[in-house]
Amino acid sequence: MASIREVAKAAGVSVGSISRYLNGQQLKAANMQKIKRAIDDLGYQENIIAKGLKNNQSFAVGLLMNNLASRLSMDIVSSIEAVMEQAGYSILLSGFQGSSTLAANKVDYLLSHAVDGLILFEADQNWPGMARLADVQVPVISLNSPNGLANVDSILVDDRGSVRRLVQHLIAQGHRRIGVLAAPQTDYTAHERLTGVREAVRSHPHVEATVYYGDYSRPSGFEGAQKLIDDHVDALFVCNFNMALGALEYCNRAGIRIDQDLAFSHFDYLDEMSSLISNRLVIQQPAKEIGKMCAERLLSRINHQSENVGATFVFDNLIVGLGDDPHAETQPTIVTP
Amino acid sequence: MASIREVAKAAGVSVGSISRYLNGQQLKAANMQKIKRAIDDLGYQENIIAKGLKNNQSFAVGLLMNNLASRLSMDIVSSIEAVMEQAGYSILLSGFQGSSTLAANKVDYLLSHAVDGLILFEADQNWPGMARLADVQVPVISLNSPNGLANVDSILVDDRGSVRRLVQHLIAQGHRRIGVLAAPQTDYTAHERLTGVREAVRSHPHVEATVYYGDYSRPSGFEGAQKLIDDHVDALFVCNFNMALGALEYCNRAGIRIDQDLAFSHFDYLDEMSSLISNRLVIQQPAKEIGKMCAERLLSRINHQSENVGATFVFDNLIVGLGDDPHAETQPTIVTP
DNA sequence: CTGAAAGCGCTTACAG
DNA sequence: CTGAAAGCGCTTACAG
Repeated sequence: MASIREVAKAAGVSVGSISRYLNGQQLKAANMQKIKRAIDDLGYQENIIAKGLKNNQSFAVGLLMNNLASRLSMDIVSSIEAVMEQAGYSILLSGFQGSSTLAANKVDYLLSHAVDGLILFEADQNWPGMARLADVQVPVISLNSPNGLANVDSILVDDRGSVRRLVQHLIAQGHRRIGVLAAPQTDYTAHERLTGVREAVRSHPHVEATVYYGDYSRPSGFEGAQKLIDDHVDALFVCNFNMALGALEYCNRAGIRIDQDLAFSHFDYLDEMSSLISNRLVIQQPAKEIGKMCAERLLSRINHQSENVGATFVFDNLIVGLGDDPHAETQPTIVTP
Repeated sequence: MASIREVAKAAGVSVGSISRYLNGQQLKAANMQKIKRAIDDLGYQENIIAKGLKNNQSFAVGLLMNNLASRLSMDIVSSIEAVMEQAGYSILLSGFQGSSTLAANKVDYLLSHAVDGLILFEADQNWPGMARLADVQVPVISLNSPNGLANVDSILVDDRGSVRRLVQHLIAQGHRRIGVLAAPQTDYTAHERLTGVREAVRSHPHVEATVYYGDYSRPSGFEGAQKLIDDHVDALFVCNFNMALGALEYCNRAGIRIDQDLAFSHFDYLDEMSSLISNRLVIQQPAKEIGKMCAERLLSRINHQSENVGATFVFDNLIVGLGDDPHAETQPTIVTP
């Protein structure tokens, strides 16, 4: 790796001139020629790291994801990457797999890599070690988990409202015994979703919601579906894609026909199964839009062009099967701090 | 961000002592106490970037993926991340979405970020700009695409062999008209898979393979299945998961029963659909194993502990439905350069 | 054991 | 327009 100094020697000018050339300043034409030659000859490549040390910026942002191996994470990561790379930033990627300890460590880790900004996906503000985010000098955005710190923006999806709407629809269709496959209530999102169910059912005394708590795994979806169906529910709402797969597997094995024997509704990724089962209600998160907005917001904060630092942005889900327009513009509601 | 210098001042020692303390050297007990206090008081956090500038290492590796939004990519990324993070490295993630130009740019970009190693996923060695990899000072590993450069290791999967075995099985079952939904032959992997079909069919003059070329998209799978089935194939092999979903969708719409009317086989991700369709042959790539091995190999090369630099490692796929043991240890075959 | 100094690759006032 | 020098946060021979 040739350095700026070697280029300077080869071109017969000072290192300052090389730096200026590299940064687009005008030099004497003859010098520019010589420098260009030297750069080509030596195969010089700038060292963004060194540059960043001086400029106090690294052109990298930290992206800390709850579960790198999930479908949703993938969509989020790829949409964020697309925007950041356009802007000349790279992504420092980490996962914390649901462990709050790991999450805190990784925050430190990313910060020690001098990132210019930080995105947290599903990291709870109450976890030990998260309070230190208040002291972080770079912009921080919390995705899918609300964060009240003054320097942290939150980008959320109105899962509660979507679930409420979905369950209200089930009730309007005449369902009275609704089985719910819920995720561990320690997670913000899981709690919101179940709350949505409760809110929908509250005003209907004749409707009963039976809840089975799974653990995001497919077998727990299978088992939960079995339990709930044995319990004679006439509609099933599954809070998570993976568990929905398990539940479908059970229905399939048990010969239960979706829609005819049982109303079936769930979160996320209708798409992969659309060929195989129709007549479901599916809540789809605007993953791409969220990722895009998150990246753009981070960039604008990095460039000090943001208003309402600390604001919360709430997106709506799309419910497939309720006549929502899949091509509608998704605009978040903004709650300023 | 407090620097080492500020800590030194607060502790009343020299910066050298702080550095030594941070790196685990023994100092006079009293000094260690003072330093510890100063660090805690100031909330000092080391700057890995600056450290790396001096040490000529960044503790970051570049990961350049073909298509960040694919299921396979996700599995690869998350398994690589898990290993690298354990070793104290972070991942600089980029995607090139099938564009060879983008790929070349991103290689430059990652290198200018002074990565300690580079992993390329599905990047063809013949693309313009890829030859420069020969001059790269850090270890490089090419995943899912062979690379003959002396400093690049290749990690591959024997797709050709797996497809051959699968098609031979179809033939042994009595199928004579085999429809193949292939991907664009510009990709190494796509070509290998189709070659596997050809090799299997070659020695069976009475067997005919009809090929439809899709574009990885679901609609192209749908259309291809339609065309091939209209053409009276009695078995279908789909080279790609996404196209398989499209093909299944067609079968579903057209009332074609898998296994009874048509043998159905495809690449990747049996899992997601296992509840819904049985009796398929599915080729499953050992994504997790590949990712793990790739990360471990890169680490060992970074630490100069590798033998056979430039070697090629070939993994086997698992074919579900042929009695392969899903829990068998997957060990690659090594081809030394 | 520890301080002073040089240096990693770069940028940028400051003079000229 | 351009060179010499200081400095970003760190490490590490070199003396002591």
